[in-house]
Amino acid sequence: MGEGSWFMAEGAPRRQPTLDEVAERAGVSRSVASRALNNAPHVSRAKREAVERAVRQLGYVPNPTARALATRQTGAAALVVSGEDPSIFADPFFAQVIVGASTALEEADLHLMLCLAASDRGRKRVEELFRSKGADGVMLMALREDDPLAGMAEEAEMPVVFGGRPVGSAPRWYVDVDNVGGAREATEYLVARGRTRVAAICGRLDTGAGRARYRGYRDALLAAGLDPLPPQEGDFTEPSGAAAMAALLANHPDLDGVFAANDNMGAGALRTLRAAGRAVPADVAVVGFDDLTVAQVADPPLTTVHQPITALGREMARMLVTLINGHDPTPLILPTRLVTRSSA
Amino acid sequence: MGEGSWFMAEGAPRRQPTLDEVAERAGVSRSVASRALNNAPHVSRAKREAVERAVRQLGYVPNPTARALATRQTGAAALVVSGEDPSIFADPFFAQVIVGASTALEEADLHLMLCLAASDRGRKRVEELFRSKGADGVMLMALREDDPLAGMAEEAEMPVVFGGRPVGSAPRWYVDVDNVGGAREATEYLVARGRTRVAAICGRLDTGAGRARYRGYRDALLAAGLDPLPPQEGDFTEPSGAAAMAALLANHPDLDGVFAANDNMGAGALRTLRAAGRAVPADVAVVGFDDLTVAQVADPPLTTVHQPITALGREMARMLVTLINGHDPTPLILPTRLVTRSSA
DNA sequence: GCTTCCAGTGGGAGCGCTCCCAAGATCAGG
DNA sequence: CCTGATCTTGGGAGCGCTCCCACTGGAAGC
Repeated sequence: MGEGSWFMAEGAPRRQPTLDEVAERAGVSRSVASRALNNAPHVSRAKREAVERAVRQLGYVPNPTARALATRQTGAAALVVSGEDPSIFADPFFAQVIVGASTALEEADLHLMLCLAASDRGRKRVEELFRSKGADGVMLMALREDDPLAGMAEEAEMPVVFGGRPVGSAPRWYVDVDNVGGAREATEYLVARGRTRVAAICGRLDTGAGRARYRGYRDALLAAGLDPLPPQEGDFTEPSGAAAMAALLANHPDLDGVFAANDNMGAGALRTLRAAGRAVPADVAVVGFDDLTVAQVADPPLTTVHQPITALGREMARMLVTLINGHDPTPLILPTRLVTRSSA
Repeated sequence: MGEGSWFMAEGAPRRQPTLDEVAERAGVSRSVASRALNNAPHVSRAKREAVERAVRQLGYVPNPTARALATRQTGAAALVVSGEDPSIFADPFFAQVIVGASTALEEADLHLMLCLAASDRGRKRVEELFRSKGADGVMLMALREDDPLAGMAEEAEMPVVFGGRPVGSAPRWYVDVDNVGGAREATEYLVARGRTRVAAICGRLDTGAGRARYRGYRDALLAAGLDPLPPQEGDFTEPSGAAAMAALLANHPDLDGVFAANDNMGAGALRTLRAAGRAVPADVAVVGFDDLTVAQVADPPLTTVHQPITALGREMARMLVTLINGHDPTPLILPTRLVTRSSA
């Protein structure tokens, strides 16, 4: 039970000092104090110092909410991750994006709000965020085809940066990874190693990344004069990769190469292959995508397409900051790079 | 280049409607409109409906900043993750905590602010957050011994909930996992399987979890009349686990069991063991902690101590909400449970 | 019939800050 | 010594909302 309010304050209820009190103590007007604080011009050296002294003595900290109301800037940027259930966020991919975004926002002195738009409730809150301008800008990730978030972003009179390009919409500002190129390179590598019956475990084809990676795989095989197999769809998780591999093995027992659209599914494929007694890479070569920890830990370590995930987050945040500052940045596509380990 | 300001608005510069405009349109006073909006009592049915109609017609959305200023509540809770470099956050553990916290905060209609207090800059911002009451409450995680954040939390006149108990301080409100019990159970299991020379790859001993898990290991061995080995310290990452395992193998070539303080290190140990030609579990049995994806994917799949990570996040958030509402919740310790796979 | 009560209402004073603007101070040039 | 330009200064009007309070009128109680 609460014995009182917050929380049995020992001393006086001690309200935070306000700018007025600072001004009074420094013997200046509130305007001058404000200018001194934001080190704006038109403040004499003497008064500036007086204000600084008063701030120190009073332990004054500006109230961000009041500032936000007056400036009409919240001082926060939101990162919203779409997805029909929150577990999508468990993918370590997002953690790395966050690290990058967080660092960049820190430089611009913006806070990071994280919104998982998984439930209906979550989506509703994101809509409210957009409509009420509850943040200075928004970064949008993991949108699926016909994702309602796309429409909200469209209508919102607010800076919005996309992470990846969702299928079915062409955002004006985005940063993406060269998914097609990466997948193509991975597949070409498989072909170069003499594989001729190469299958794909692709991610959800209603995501931009899923589709682009499948296209890269397909392009590479066609260019090499080989027949692409129909895509075996997973959902980017390890179990789905294992299941897809099992299906593939059943339908195409003679395959000798697999391109998995991410490392989780690649690891799942490895597990199934191991259980099926197929040697990797001797019988079947496997390449993944992402280069997360799981690729290094897998047995055998997974050859994979490295993508600069932290940079993705950082560049999204930087682009957003540019936008917030009223400029018009150009979209960005980050390069990928094949990392060869022992699975192919 | 910015052609104008935000962003070449097609129509009129269209300011957001305010509550006053809603009130005027509905033919009521601002007070009544406000009450209707927050469905407070003392509003006649007719006026309430008039307000709702006006809201709909105008597309009114309340301004959260203004509300925050008036109510002195920000409507946001912060999750602060300490650590000397941001990569600590790449651990999928945190992603799951976030999922849990996010869901619980959503229920209370609070936003989630994420602060990685890795750099000095980051820590400074957290301090400012505390001092300026930039959030209604804070959840603190991954604190190390003598972590400056502990002091800030102490002084802050703000609800603070700890995730785990940092060594060297006894927070009043926390939710933790039964680390000692889990580690004890894991070690007992090893002993029950006939292992007599059991080593520990422990996490950083300046963290609460690292220390508690080592203690559980030690207790179990002592209780069984066996000698604990001196702790081989890692930093919760896969490579550190691999290195620790190598060191262990060099110093105690005859060991037959390993308790790793988390799955990442367990996976690293597995890798080293495999490279050294030791069969798992035949020669050396390995148990991990966490039950993350990596435990399932590892080869062989890792026997590990499951901890309810999402629940941890959720309970932290709930406890924080309770605190914000002026009540005094009791600390919580969540149970763990051994999950046996094939590594032990 | 007269208090008493209370649902319903609107006025107005904040919340703590920014920023425009008018007015005073300072200083140079003529 | 005066004019005008430049630097300083503080007053005051917001930003958009909540909430206290004083006021009304009709229902209830005696």
